[in-house]
Amino acid sequence: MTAQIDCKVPQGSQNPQSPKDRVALDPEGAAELAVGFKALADPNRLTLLTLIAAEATGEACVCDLTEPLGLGQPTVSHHLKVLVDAGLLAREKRGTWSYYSVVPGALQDLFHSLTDWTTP
Amino acid sequence: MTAQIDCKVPQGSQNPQSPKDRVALDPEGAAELAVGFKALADPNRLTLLTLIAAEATGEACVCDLTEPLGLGQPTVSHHLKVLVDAGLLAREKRGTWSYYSVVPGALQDLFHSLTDWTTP
DNA sequence: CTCATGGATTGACATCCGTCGATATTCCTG
DNA sequence: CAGGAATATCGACGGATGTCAATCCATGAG
Repeated sequence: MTAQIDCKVPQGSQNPQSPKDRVALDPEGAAELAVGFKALADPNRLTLLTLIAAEATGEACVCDLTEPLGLGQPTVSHHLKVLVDAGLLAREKRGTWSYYSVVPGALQDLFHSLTDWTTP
Repeated sequence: MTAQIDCKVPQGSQNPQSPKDRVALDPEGAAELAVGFKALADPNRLTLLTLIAAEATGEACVCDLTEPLGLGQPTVSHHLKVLVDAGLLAREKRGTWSYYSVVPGALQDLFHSLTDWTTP
């Protein structure tokens, strides 16, 4: 499946707070990062993000999103779950409705945790 | 397949250079963006990026990358092609070797073309 | 020219993923 | 409580994707 990698890890210090001691991403970190990017790797999910962000109130419920996407309700619900699981969206249930909103800074965090490696 | 979306496009101006007139990502833009993120949606490709970026010379050939990843040469070659097609890596062939390097700013561009929509 | 080496391509296979229909769950209303 | 509405979950199906073995292509050495 994902193939075990034995990365060279010089380990300048034991401090887990500073990831820069290592030469490259370790397999666990890579897998975790990939989860975030996987969530962005679908056109409909990207559209969902922008639709919610474009909402004046900052949030949207499923019924607002099915029509502009042209997808069924279960499919939209599934995509939203993927985005929530990735930490990019937040869900708040009020009454019968579920309101989704973009988690502030989540995209930036995801991005930086990659560029920290590619930009010394 | 990808389902046709009819996005509401108020079109403040006809200028295609300013994407902000539109309310949300159009299907073509979403698909194009998704290609970039799809390239990042695999742990081994993320590791490849960081391995190349960590190289002192800024570039690496395939033979340098197969061992730390624990993958076969065709598989690594395939992943590198995905990253090149997404515009994240550049390939330069010198003699028998192909040298891959990170395209400067490509990650930033990809990121911004999404946050432009999610951060007004 | 011949051979060896690094890399790309092809074909096959197993798995993952997006989508839908059907159903379950939760909550509001009367 | 009964009914309806919004959403989540489940099962299934087809297409996409990661991986490998085998092969092909190009280049440099002799």
